[in-house]
Order: sequence, then C-alpha cells, then structure tokens
Amino acid sequence: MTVRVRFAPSPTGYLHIGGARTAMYNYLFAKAMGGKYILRIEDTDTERSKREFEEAQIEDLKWLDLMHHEGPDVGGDYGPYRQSERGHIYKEYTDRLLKEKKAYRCFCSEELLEEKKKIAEEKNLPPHYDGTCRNLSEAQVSENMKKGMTSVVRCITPKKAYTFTDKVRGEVTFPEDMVGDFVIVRGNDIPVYNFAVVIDDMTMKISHVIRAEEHLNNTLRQLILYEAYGATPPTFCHVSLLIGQDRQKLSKRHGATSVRLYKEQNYLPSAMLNYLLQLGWSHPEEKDIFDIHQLPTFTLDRFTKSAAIYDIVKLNHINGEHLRLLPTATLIAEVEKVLPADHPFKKMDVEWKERCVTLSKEKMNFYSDIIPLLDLYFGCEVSTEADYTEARSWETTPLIRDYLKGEVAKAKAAGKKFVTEAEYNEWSNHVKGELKIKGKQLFMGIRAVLTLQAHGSDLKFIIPLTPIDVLEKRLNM
RNA sequence: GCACCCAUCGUCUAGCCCGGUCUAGGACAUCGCCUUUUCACGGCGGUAACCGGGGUUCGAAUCCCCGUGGGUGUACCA
Repeated sequence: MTVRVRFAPSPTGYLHIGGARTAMYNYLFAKAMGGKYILRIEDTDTERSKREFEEAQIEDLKWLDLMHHEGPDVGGDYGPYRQSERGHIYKEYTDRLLKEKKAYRCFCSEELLEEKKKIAEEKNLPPHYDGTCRNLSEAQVSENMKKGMTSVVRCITPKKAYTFTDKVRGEVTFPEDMVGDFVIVRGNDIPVYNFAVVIDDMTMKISHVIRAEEHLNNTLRQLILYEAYGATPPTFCHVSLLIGQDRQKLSKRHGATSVRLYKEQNYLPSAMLNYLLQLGWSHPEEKDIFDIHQLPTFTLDRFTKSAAIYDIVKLNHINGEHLRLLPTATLIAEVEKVLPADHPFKKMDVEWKERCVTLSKEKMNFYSDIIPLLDLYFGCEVSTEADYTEARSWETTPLIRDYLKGEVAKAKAAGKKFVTEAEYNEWSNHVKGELKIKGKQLFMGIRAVLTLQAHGSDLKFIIPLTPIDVLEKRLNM
C-alpha cells in the first residue's frame, strides 16, 4: 500500500507551532515510508478563512523545509486541494447518502434545535438531535424544498458502539449514543468539517491520518461516515497535544505560538523542528540534537501519549546547539544580517570575522547574541563592577598601563592594525618577568587596562582581535 | 453533566507492549566544584520523579481494578 498522508490547516491565521509539529510528523512519515505528503486547505469556514493566510502558511512551511508533494500551490492528481473548490465532490457524496437513506434533510430551525437541546439537558439526557425530520416523507421534503425552506443534511447514526485502533492510543471505543444524527451539510450548502474531511481523505486516498489528539472524538463521526460509504477508514494516529504552562491547549494567549514570530526572531528552522519533534516523540537512539531530515528512522511507535508543555527555554538551548553547528561562512552572513549597517564588524576582513565568530558562537543561542559580545573588540565602555574598580585601585595597575601604552604606540608606529597572539604573550611575560607582577594583579590588571572590564573571554584570543586603535583609546581612558 | 484520552525528576523524556538487569537512565533548567588568565564553554558532581489505594505475583514503574487529578470533546468552528 502506498502511504499517503496530509496536513490540513485552516487558513484562519499564521501557521501555529502545533500545526507545524503535525505537519512535520506527516512529512517525516511520508518520507520514511517513501509515500506522499499532501497539503490540503480546509477553508470551509468562509467567515474566517483568508487566502493571504493560506499563502502565509505555505511560506512558513517552506521556511521550515517541510515541503509537500501535492497541494493547491503545486498541484497533483487528486485536486483540487482547497475544500472551497471541492463543492461538486461533496455534492455527489451527499446525494449518494441521501439516495441510500443514510442521510436526510432536516428543516428544523436553529431556535427549535436550541430549545430541544435545552430540554434534553434539563432531563439530563444527551443533547442529541431527536430525529424529527428523519421520518419526513419524500413528498414532504420536496414540498418544503419548493417552499424555499432552508435545510441541513444529517447523517443517520447507527445505534452501535464503534471501535478502532489508534497508532498511539491503542484500541479506542466510542459507546453507542455518543452522538446523534449529526449535520454533514450546512444550510448554506457548505459541508461541515467532519464530512469534508472524510470525503477528502477518501478521494485523496489518504492512508494514514496523523493529527492532534483534539480530533480524537471527531473520529467517531468520521468512522460512521466511512461505514456509510462502505469504505475502509485510514489508519489513525492521534498525537498528544501541545500545552502551555497552565496545562491547557496551546493557544495565542500563551504568547509566541505562531511560526512566523520565530522566523522573525531569527530562530533556526532546524532547531525549531528538532525541538518540536521531541515534544511527544523520542529519538530511537535517545539523541537530543539532530537534524530531523537526517533521522535514521521515523516510526509511529515512538510517540508519547501524554500532552507536552511547550518550553521555550529548551528551544533556545537547542537553537544555540544548531547555531554552533553552522558552517562559519553561514554564521558570518547571518550575524551580519542582524548587525546595524554601520557596525565595525562588517568592515573587518574575512579571517578576522571567522576567528571572531568561532570564538563568539560558544556563548550564543541567537545571532543577535553576538552584539553585546562584539563590544569586547570595539567598545570603550568602562565597567562599573566592583571587581573592576578594585583592579584599577591596585598600585601595580598604572605600571601595567604605562608599559602597554608604550608597546601599543610602538606597534602602531610600525603600521600594525592588530597585535598577534605571540606579541600579546610577550607583553604578558614582560609584566610578569620585568615588572614582577603576578597572580590576580597580573591578569586582572592587564584585562582592566586593555578591555576596561573586570571579566571576559580569554585575553590571548580577544586582544589579537581588538584593533590597535581601540586598545590605544582604552589605555588613555 | 456525559463521552473519550492521559498520569515517571520543575520541564521534555527513556524504561512499560515481552514483570526481575531500575538503589529508575538522558536532556533542559537549577545548585556546587574544578580550571590561580577569571566569566562563558568544558569537565566533574549534587538536588530532583514512578499520583493514591487495592489486587495478581516469589517479585510491579511495568499487568488488572478502583479512586484522584489533569486535558480534550460534546456546534450549521476546524
């Protein structure tokens, strides 16, 4: 059997991280099985659906490198891929159910339905549709239609329990009477989600439905429909939900939940995917940092059943890990994008940039983290830390400064733009050997006069990267 | 209310199917130590979990039941 999976978002906003996760699971499964991954746009909610959101979501999917084989933008043999363009198909399938008496037209008004529901609730009965219109004769139906009464189409729910085997939940049983005769086509002729999904999955030959657990209960209605059409349902795989700190389904009020936001904040797509994959799925070799596109295997049996709390702290860490894995040239290019146009970093030569970035990335989780780090080489801000003040108060410190001033002036006179690591070591040795300064006074003293800070990275790496002019300026402050 | 789902460190999880190797492993976070050129990185180490109760068994995180807690759904939204 050919594996065909789909990701079916509603274009009512930007791509949600939960959606991105579902899309990824589908993408990965299709890839692992040599199958096809389809993008279908579920825009039956005409009120909220917007074409611009569809485009935005596809863009976000592209950014994540989760491209589909079939979809509204790339076509395919099972189109159209927008539910709003599949009306004729839904019509055909609706008529079939109507003809086979597995569905019927219901003329009950919404007010009447409201009332019935209220009464049922008061009697503590399940608030299902009572089936009034189920027994309407064909003559009555056509007469009502002729009168122009609006009607919905309801599917007849067989009185029985339904059981199916879910890839992650195992055997799930829905008892009889869990739903009543549910609506499949609205009064405005637009099909309802649960109906459109089944028709689409059937006609698009979807073999596996991998989706979030919030859809678990929907499966019952879908199972009823598959049965009505005499079709074999796909294999279902209900993945645990992504939740917030309050353990509720992740939504906008939890903050940054759209992929777009992460893209704008320069997160690495590979890191996002790496993190998202581990929220509910575990690597067979228990690896933490990896490229999801290089996974040795991806199987549906490694999902956790429980919901996972979305934790940005860990995402940030993973982002740092991925950033460190980037080729140096890429890192430089990315860093330059977040730097102001006139930043001195940009005027340095390639070798300098490479050394600088290689040194800096150890402390970065994000590209922009380099900005404060660059002050080490270009900044002339004087530290206000107590340790710094103390270092400047030692009587040995002015000695160091005077000596270094001379050395820096010499180097500058010789036309040097930078000192080498060897030269720096000579300075250090001189202070130790000739000036007889050692220990804390030695290293903190040198650091204080050369960087105007009490702490920082290893001087033998930093000083050779600091322009002589900057050193000179600092020594005079 | 009813239905369904879930339950291992603060968080993500391994282990659970096929009970013993689990004095429960890893990662993030956190704390401490090491490095007398310090922070960071790294290395080392610490704190920290099988929701409760019954049962089955020689033996249960693992199997069964009951509680409890949490979540999702219950629409002419998706």
